[in-house]
Amino acid sequence: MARPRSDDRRASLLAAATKVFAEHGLSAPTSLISKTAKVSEGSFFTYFKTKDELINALYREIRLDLAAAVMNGFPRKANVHDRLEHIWTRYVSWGVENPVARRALKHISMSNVITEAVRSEGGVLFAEVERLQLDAVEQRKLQHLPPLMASQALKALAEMTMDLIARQPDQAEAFTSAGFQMLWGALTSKP
Amino acid sequence: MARPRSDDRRASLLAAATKVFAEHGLSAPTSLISKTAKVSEGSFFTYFKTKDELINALYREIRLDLAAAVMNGFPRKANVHDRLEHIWTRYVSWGVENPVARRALKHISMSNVITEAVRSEGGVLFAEVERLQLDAVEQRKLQHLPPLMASQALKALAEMTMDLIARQPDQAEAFTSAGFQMLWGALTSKP
Amino acid sequence: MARPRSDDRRASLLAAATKVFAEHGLSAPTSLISKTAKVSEGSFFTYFKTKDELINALYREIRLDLAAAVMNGFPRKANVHDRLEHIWTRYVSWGVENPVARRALKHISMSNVITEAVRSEGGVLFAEVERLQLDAVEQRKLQHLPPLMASQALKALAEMTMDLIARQPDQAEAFTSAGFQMLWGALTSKP
Amino acid sequence: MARPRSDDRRASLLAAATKVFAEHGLSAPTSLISKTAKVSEGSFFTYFKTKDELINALYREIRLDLAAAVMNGFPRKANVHDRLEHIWTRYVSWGVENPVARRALKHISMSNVITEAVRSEGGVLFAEVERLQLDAVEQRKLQHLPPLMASQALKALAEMTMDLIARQPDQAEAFTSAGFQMLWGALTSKP
DNA sequence: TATGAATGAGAATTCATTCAT
DNA sequence: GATGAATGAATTCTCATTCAT
Repeated sequence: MARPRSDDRRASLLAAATKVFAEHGLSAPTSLISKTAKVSEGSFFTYFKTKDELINALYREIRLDLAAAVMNGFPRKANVHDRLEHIWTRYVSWGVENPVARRALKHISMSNVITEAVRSEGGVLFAEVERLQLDAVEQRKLQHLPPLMASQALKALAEMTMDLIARQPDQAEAFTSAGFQMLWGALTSKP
Repeated sequence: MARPRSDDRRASLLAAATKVFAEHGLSAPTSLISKTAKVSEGSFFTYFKTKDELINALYREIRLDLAAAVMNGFPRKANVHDRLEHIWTRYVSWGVENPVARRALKHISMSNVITEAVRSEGGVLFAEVERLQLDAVEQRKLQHLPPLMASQALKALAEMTMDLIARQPDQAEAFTSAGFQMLWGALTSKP
Repeated sequence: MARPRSDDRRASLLAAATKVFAEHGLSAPTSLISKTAKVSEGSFFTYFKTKDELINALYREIRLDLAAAVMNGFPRKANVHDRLEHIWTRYVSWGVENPVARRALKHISMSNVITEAVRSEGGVLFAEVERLQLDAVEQRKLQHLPPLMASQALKALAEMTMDLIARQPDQAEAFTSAGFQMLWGALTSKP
Repeated sequence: MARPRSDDRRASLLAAATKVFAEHGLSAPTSLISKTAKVSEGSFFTYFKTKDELINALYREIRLDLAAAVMNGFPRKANVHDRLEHIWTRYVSWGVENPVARRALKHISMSNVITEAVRSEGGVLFAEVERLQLDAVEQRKLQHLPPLMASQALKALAEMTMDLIARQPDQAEAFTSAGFQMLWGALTSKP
């Protein structure tokens, strides 16, 4: 009797891949992933036609998880500062709580295996920040900066902050608030 | 008396590796590197005992090149703003002019093959910024921030700026100056 | 549920290795072995993790086969002469009938790849002769000789006999009986 | 800086090859031989056109050395027993004093690289024993045994004796004389 | 002639993917 | 569907031999 494809097994493979890619990079063998997931080597390929397909699925999944973590409870009506702070805090927290997923995502992002379709689809998160940038500039709350620059700066400074916290976990709060202060300064200071 | 080992060939292998790693990541085959360098597969191993040794050598080389580009002509006596701006400009320029080396360096930095000895030895560049941070804080030119944070922010914002320039090369100057403005704002704004 | 690992294939690889090593020595490529066994190059390594592991397994196997051939039907209660003759005859017969295995075994014995554990484990065969030597000396049936010497002489003369038979197969019987006569003379003659 | 004369270099290569083959077998790289001989890799091939040629030369050399050691001072007029004993003693002594050469010779003898011409040419040594066997049988000093058998038995028992001495060097004399006693017993005992 | 770099055909493994059970 | 053996192309590295210096 054909057992239904189990969502568990698929999830288990994705979780294993996250761990394995984080540790060994994308060149880690699929057999290590299936072993980590306690699934046979063959089963891997009933859930993902190829290794690349798994990588794309994983990329999607991690980005969705991150977006959910950040946008959940987003105070759409609050002022620029608070909306930005919400995103900042959630983003950094997610990274601190999910270091393995973060590392896996980095590896995937650097590779050539993500199809353009998949890469663009996940922009939800930073799109919100870009919208925010536009609004804010109109309201003279933020400096006038080239488009994309605010969202990219947020990302860059957040990632930097996560890296520092990874090195000194006991300073997490200090880094997080200093980081946001820097971001705010970066976005508001006059030339 | 025998044919001397040629610096050209070695350099040619390093250049080829830069290109190949930038495009395919570190898992690219050594045979592709030797082919790109127009050298036999065997010759690769007369210049580098193992693939890992090549990667370490390449890492060193790129970091040295970057450090030279940035620190050359460093105005040691200038004020904080100008010293920082010097570093910023040189750093971003180097990245814009050497996109391939930059990408290769990223791949190498993310991998596990760099020996700790080699990794630590290259800190020269950002060590300068850290010193600068300390001095400046004392002089109340910069905000008081956790150590490392200034140098890491410089790096993060510079990399972000290079990425944006890579996407829109005609905006290079705008991005560069806006980027520095952001950095300065990040480092000086009051809480 | 998957295709079971086949004893046939394993045996086929061992048989192929015997032939190949006998002819080319241990430096023969594993690809030649898998080809001879009509198995893919990859399959070799599902049965033996490394070439060395195969060599150890083969060594074990041949020694077990030899010991079985020699000790099967051993007349434990017979007198010294008859027990010795039984071993002699069986040993030489085995060698004559298995020239390829004998040659492979020689190559393996001369190499450095046999782990000490494996090497010592196979002493069953000559241990019997050593026991026999001790008993017989006590009974004044054999001369007093340094320990090991009887078993080693048996081995040396038997191998010599096999070599001669290999050169002149039609003289097998003459060589075999002359050989045993020599062995008996060697062990019993007075100084 | 006096360059060594080329006979020296050739000899040095042969000596190095002896050591290297004894330890690693014939598959040892030529580069290891030239390094051991303190000679360049290229020079190897000015003295020996190929690796096989070196092996053949080495085989010849060791056999000549052995024959000289054994036949030097051979008491051509003495009786069978004494002539045999002379050969026995010299042969065993040579093996004990030249364990490395002996081991190299074993490796070479087992391989397929010795050309038939070279292999046959070295029979000098055992030819003498074969002649001795014939004479002695006529004189009813030795048993009638198939031709070759006496010389091969000498060789087999001598090699066995050398192996035992290698394991317990302090028993060298005991082994040597017990070994000869065995040989004499083997050749003279009645059926 | 001596040197050791250059070469390229292997060598032992590995690994994504397929397929028999 | 699940399993893990089977496959063979690809990978890193070695080595006998050649050749430029």
